[in-house]
Amino acid sequence: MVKLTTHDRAAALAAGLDAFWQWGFHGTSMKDLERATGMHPGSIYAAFGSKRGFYVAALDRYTEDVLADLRRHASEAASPIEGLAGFVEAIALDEDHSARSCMLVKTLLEHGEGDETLRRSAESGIAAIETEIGNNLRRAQQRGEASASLEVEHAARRIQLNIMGLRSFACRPGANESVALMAHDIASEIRKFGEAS
Amino acid sequence: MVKLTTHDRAAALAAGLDAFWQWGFHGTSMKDLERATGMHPGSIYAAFGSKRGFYVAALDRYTEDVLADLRRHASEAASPIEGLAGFVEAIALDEDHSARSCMLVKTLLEHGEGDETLRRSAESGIAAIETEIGNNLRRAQQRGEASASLEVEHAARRIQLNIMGLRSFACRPGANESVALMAHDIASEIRKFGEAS
DNA sequence: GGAATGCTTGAGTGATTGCTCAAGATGCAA
DNA sequence: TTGCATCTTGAGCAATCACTCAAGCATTCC
Repeated sequence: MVKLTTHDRAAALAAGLDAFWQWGFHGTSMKDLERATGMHPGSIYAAFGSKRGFYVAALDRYTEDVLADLRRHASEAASPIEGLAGFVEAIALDEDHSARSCMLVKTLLEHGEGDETLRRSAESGIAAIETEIGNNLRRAQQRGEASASLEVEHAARRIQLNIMGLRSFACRPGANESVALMAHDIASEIRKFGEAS
Repeated sequence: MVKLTTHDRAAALAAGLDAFWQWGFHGTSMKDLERATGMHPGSIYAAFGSKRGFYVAALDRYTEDVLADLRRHASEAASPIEGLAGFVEAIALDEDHSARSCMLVKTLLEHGEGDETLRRSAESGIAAIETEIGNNLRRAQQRGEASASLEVEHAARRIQLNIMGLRSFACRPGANESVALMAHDIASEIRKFGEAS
């Protein structure tokens, strides 16, 4: 792997992620990536090895962004449960990306069968997010905010399923209004975890 | 559009749908479709006009299959609510397709930006299914199974979001066990609509 | 039997795909 | 300034893409 001196690797990843996010892996050509990043094919291959390598790097970056966002909400909110609820509600408010699906789900669906590398990459990202959601629920239990009898892993999975559905739902043309309602519903369900103490 | 005499159009659609379902629109080449259908390129173009035309026809067929499945569950179950709950639980039991996402969501995500034709095609399918779910809820209200104060459209949307999430969740490698649990959870939530009368 | 009709066939179209690599540009040390 | 090492460049590679169409074939009419 070659160090990017003139071209900033982080900027290239952000631009590549944006392109892949819009058009998917197969729908994005190297020409598209050249345009998006401003890099020449040789530089892209020097930095990322292959189109797939670029995709995996961009996907990893996406996962880190989501995790950072989740942690930020958790640390800024009044409580862990409120942090999770706020994270979900923020999905509908993010004007730039509210009409975009979860990039990890997009990867999983595009490569349903086939491409084991990309599927595993997506799965590990999803698992990381699920773990982080679970950590928040456990913290809520420790603070007495959530019931000690709450099955954390089950609940975390249920929340993530809701988020997956919400972000997919948000891709429907003209769904903006109802996405906000659905996000509110899901946030309410999360808050219920904090009532049954 | 040309009538298929020697090749059966329905069989071709089923084979094409299967291919697109596995590899997506961009991931499936005409060569793949030739192999899958046993047809030659000329025949495919005579029957469906273009690769995109084939995809749209296959997607429409998928929507009809889902609607038929939904109606079958509704007619065979003891009540409308039970029909919906059974429909969701059946997703986890269908061994052939349980690890496959909803084809409509897959279409929506693959063509997030761009290809307006395919997005509209997917959206109309999703809307049709949502309407059918809503019809079941209304029938439940008429029978006194569900509360008259239930906001049918909102609830239908919520159920569909759950199904979208469930089917996406099911694509995760090795998720079989937890998919059944999640399906049961969602079915329970649907049954709650039938308790608050 | 022969002409007409229309489906089937698959080699071939130009464009585009992911990717390479020799040549040129650049930065740095002596 | 010179010499060396590294990075950047983009024309061009073989392979594949979606798609076409003239020729071959089977069936159906008179």
